[in-house]
Amino acid sequence: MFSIGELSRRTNVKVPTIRYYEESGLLDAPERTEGNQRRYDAAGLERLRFIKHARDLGFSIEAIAALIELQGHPDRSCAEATDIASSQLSDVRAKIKRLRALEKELVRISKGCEGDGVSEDCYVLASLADHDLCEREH
Amino acid sequence: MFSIGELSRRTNVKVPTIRYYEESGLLDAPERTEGNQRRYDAAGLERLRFIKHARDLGFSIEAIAALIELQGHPDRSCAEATDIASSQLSDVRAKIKRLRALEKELVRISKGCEGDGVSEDCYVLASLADHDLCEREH
DNA sequence: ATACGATCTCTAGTGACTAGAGGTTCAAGA
DNA sequence: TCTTGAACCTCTAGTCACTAGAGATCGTAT
Repeated sequence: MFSIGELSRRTNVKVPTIRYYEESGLLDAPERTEGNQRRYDAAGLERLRFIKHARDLGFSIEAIAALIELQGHPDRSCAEATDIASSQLSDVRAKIKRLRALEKELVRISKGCEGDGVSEDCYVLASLADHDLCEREH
Repeated sequence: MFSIGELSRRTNVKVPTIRYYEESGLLDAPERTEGNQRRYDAAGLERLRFIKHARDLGFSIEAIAALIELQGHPDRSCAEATDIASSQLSDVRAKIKRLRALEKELVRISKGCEGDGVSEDCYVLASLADHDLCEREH
């Protein structure tokens, strides 16, 4: 049995975040000492590691809740889990695509200006002011 | 002179968002009719287009405020503008890098499971539970 | 017994909006 | 001129996933 601080150290999840996960229903409310402090066991640690890993991969709290729900029913089909994972993958890919377009545009804008002139003639500012200077829609 | 709704239509920025920009100091408070409704002119339109364009490129409200500040002083060096743009570019590139790592990991996890089994044997869930199954840290 | 770091709950703040309530104004048609 | 109804007004609260801080209590080492 260990304290919330110890759990935090072992998972690299901050203490208030752990409490937040409990409040959000991702973590079961753990046992308490007589003085009302949380005491966790191995199951709590494992669960939090699961959550941390999923969060690191960008899954939302809601998606993680669904995955945990599924974990609790080992007999249910895992199609839901693969659905959640592949929808997360699409999200990530869409974000990458969009960011690549932004990167291109930012490179173009930045290259137009040496930064040695005066704001009035700045290509960065001009580009932002005039959408027509863009190569394509974003 | 046109209403906030008209401004919204011309810029594809929603009405509450326009009011939010005004509150945040990005847009000057416009004239009002006797009945207290906002009336914009060409300058307001141009300003909002600038903001919209910068937001589309992912600049924060704060960064945009700095760019607008600079626009108002045509004699000042444009180095600050190029700094803001290049820092935005680094941000975007960092995000892309991270997302690519996530993409790779998600592909790996998803490929391990056909989605036709039962939750107990699901590789997606197993991967999330056990960090050691990951190829590298994220 | 005391000190002091860790823990507790609760409230509020972050960024960039979005939603809704409840009331007022504008402009077009009768 | 009157009426209708869409558009506008302000204000508060909600979103997501935390983070920060206040003020009080607890646990443990000395």
